[in-house]
Amino acid sequence: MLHHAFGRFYQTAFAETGLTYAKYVMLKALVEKGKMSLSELSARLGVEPNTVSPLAKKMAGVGVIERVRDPEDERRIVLCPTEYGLAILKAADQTVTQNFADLEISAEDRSQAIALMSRLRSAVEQASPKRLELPEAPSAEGRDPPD
Amino acid sequence: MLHHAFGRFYQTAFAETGLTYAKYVMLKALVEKGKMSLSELSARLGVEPNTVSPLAKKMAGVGVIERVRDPEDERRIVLCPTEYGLAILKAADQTVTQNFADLEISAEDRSQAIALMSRLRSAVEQASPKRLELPEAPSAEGRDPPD
DNA sequence: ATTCGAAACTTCGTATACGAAATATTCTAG
DNA sequence: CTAGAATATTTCGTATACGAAGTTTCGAAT
Repeated sequence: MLHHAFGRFYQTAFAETGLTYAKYVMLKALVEKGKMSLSELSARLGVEPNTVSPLAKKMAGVGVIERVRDPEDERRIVLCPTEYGLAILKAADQTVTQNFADLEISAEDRSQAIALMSRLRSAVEQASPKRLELPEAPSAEGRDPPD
Repeated sequence: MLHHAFGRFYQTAFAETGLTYAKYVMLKALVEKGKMSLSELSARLGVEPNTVSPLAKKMAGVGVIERVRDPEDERRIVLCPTEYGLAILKAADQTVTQNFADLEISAEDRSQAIALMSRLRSAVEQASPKRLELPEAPSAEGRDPPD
């Protein structure tokens, strides 16, 4: 999976930081915007809040972000990069840029890939797939149970 | 994630079968080749055997494949689609074809996407990313532990 | 033949992600 | 002002994936 290949690629680069690819992306988005609520961040990244929630806790745990309830609205959790987080991200970005440069992927390929993926994604997300009608299932005669 | 968008797309189509996208792909590969050992299948799909192993068990559990030790070499597990599995796949493929047709993605886009992803993937997999040097970590003063 | 290494598979721990359901807080009708 | 809807986050269960470590089986070289 391309997905995991990228994960490994980044993982190698910043194993010691406690950051993973997903957390790196989160941190990057936070630094760009300064601070965001959990749901703002998840919307921006296009993942569900329940995915971001535990990651944000871990990131706060290692000190790259701060994580506090919004006094204006006690339902919200506000996420904000720390000094340390900024420093980490700066170093990480340098490494990533360097590593990508070594990668010999043209800028066109990169932007084409991104454009294509997002078109594919929105097409697939819009879709209302039809269900199939099931052929008759055989009995479980002597088979192991699923799981 | 495009990845998950596809997962949901297929999932909707064949929820009742106990198949998921990953299992559908496995079944499809198996039907194409007739039968394969676990490691042959995982190599073909480009995933690790330890990912395929539990999925194969579940698929055998619902009766879409057979899963037996190779008498020639007792280390090997041979996977082979059942009649039921063939029927399921046939129905699933029809639905998938239909759903894709509804999707309005041109054939060029599709093949371009595939080509691009595999180029990206092999570039990324070949790479030897450099590690970053870590800025000094702050103390854990009053923070929650990670996790 | 016995040992030693390689190969195939499984198990274990971890990391993303999701949907569904639970909880807490704020807002809104009446 | 209070009941109930809406919003924000968390928790829970499930599904892929991976790497590392363990088990069993096979093959090879002494």
